[in-house]
Amino acid sequence: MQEERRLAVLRAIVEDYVSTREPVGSKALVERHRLGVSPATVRNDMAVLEEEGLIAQPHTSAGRIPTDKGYRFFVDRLTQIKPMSAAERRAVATFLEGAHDLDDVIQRSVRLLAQLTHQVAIVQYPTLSRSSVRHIDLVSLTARRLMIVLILSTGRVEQRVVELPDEIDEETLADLRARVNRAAVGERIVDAATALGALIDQVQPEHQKHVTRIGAALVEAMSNERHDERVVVGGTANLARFGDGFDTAIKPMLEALEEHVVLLKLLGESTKPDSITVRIGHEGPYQELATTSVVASGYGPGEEAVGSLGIVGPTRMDYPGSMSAVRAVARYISTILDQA
Amino acid sequence: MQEERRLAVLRAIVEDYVSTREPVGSKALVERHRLGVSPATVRNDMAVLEEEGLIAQPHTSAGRIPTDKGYRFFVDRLTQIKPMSAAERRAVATFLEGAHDLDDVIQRSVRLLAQLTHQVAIVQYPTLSRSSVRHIDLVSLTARRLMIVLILSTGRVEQRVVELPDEIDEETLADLRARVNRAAVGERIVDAATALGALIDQVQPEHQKHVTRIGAALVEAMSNERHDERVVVGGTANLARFGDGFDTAIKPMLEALEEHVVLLKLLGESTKPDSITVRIGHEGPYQELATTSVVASGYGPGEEAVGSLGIVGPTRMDYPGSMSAVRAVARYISTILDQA
DNA sequence: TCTTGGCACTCGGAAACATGGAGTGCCAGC
DNA sequence: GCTGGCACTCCATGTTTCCGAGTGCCAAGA
Repeated sequence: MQEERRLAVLRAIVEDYVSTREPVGSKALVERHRLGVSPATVRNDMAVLEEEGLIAQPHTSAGRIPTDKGYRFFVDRLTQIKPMSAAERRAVATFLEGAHDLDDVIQRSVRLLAQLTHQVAIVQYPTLSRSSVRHIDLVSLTARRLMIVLILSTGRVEQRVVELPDEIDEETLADLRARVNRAAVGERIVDAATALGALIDQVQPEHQKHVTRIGAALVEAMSNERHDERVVVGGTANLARFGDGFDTAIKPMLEALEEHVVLLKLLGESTKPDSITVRIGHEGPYQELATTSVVASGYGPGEEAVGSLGIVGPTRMDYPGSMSAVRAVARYISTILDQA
Repeated sequence: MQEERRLAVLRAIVEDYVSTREPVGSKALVERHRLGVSPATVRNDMAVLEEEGLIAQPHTSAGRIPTDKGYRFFVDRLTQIKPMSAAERRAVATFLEGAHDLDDVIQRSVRLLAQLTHQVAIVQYPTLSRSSVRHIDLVSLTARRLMIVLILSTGRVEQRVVELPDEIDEETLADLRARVNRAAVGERIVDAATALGALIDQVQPEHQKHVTRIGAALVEAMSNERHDERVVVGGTANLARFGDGFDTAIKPMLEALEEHVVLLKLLGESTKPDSITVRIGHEGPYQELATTSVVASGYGPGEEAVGSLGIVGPTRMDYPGSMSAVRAVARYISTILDQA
């Protein structure tokens, strides 16, 4: 089948171009890959592939490079996710095991991902909206100032200081604390808010204004959109590998990395853990990043993702390797969140 | 006085070079600055300045650029910190006012600083060692797993999960919680540790092992060196302004930004708030960053700094402006921490 | 003693030009 | 349908030329 060989040629071109960063010619191809045919034959195949829009020539008398469409074909049909080596698996495990708290887990993940892929890594914090309340604490700082501590199932901690309308004694506070916890603990964020609302009617009238105040602060803390946007970036030094084109690739990338909203859009909405998304070049939402690809995945202990993570790199990247690394790290975070 | 004019020439060279990024020649100087003398005279002055090591020629038949020593002289003697415009002051105030919690304050500060200076901004979290305990919470996850939440005066939150030697009931836990808080709240970190140690003898023997375990976790969390290293970076997109020399300037910079330890060393130990440090080029601790300068300041509500912040940019930077911005942001953080 | 115009000199950078080689497309023969 | 051969293209690289900004120095003037 020549059809088959043509695809082998495409695969070879992608692989060579990724590793050498240079347009690959027919002669070099047959030398590096045992295709069993002559350069002339490969040239014919190349002509067909070019007609199909899978590869292109930067200019006449240069080798071929894959187009975005070519990479897409490669990712979808010509390769499968590279399983990680035992050593790599071990590295991932030990690297993430030592983490103390959520911040630590996220931070280590980002580093690990950047190290494994040699690309820029992005990890989103677990979203508030999809987690549940683990504990709420009310601490009086002074008689009229109260600190509210909100602890979520994912390990995230939010705190707020509120000014109370008037003084509150320890006893009442203890009562409130108990009630609030009884109402909210275990509930998902959305439900917790309504549960807290219902609480107002259950307390003595003279305490209602306190509850209202506290409830408002809690609801505010829970629905904190800003924090839903929290992402951590690592491996920016790998931008140096982007190679040429400072203005066309690195500058817009640096700008994107500053904007969390942009990054979140890049990662995309992965609703399910363990399904890897690859977005190649122009497929992404930003024109300035047309020369970059994103490999992303959701993570989370259950069926539903509580956050996303991924890597961003030049379209000319090692897709199988990246996908494998992203998957591995996503899985590890998921299990760790499950334990915590 | 020709001595005076010579320094005017130096100042003019620094200013021109900073704004044009190009070696400045005698003719251009007299045109842009009203020095009242001819190019030939300026050339003579330049020769003297060069002999003194304050300026240099990239090559014969090129204009002059300031040396590190020249910048140092400029910063120390030829300029004073530019006061910020009213509009800028207002921007800073409104920008930082909306912050809810510590994370927010830090994040906003970093952005603001980057925006004001058009450089890379670095803000260190308040160090643990210099803050005091505001509240400790013990939350039982299961009968034998306990989450410890440590909240500090600066607003920082640390959390740990510990496995208890055996089960503990809610009542005992409440008692422990009260005791632990009574012992540690308000104490500075160092003292809190000893206070917790003393606590062990005061509880019933059957609970001692719990207290020991909890105490150990707390002490560990308090003395967490790793978290003392926490810094946030922003404005990396401004690296694009670094201009030429990707390898000589941007790459090492990106690498440095990955390593929090390096960043902290760059910021240096500012023990007092409101004293601004400028480190120019080779004066810094890293050879790879010999073409970059750091403008830093401590911050903190009291006499002693609880953290540092600053900016990093090419030696060819607007020192007066940067110093002014760093000072302004440091002051605002200080006052905000004071209120919180 | 300092300043200034004049002048010869230097040297980097841009432009113009040459050249070698990798790669292509196409064709005729197997 | 594959292959070797061949003419052709064109980029990358190296070489040469040339221009001009800038310098240092000197002799004359204030």
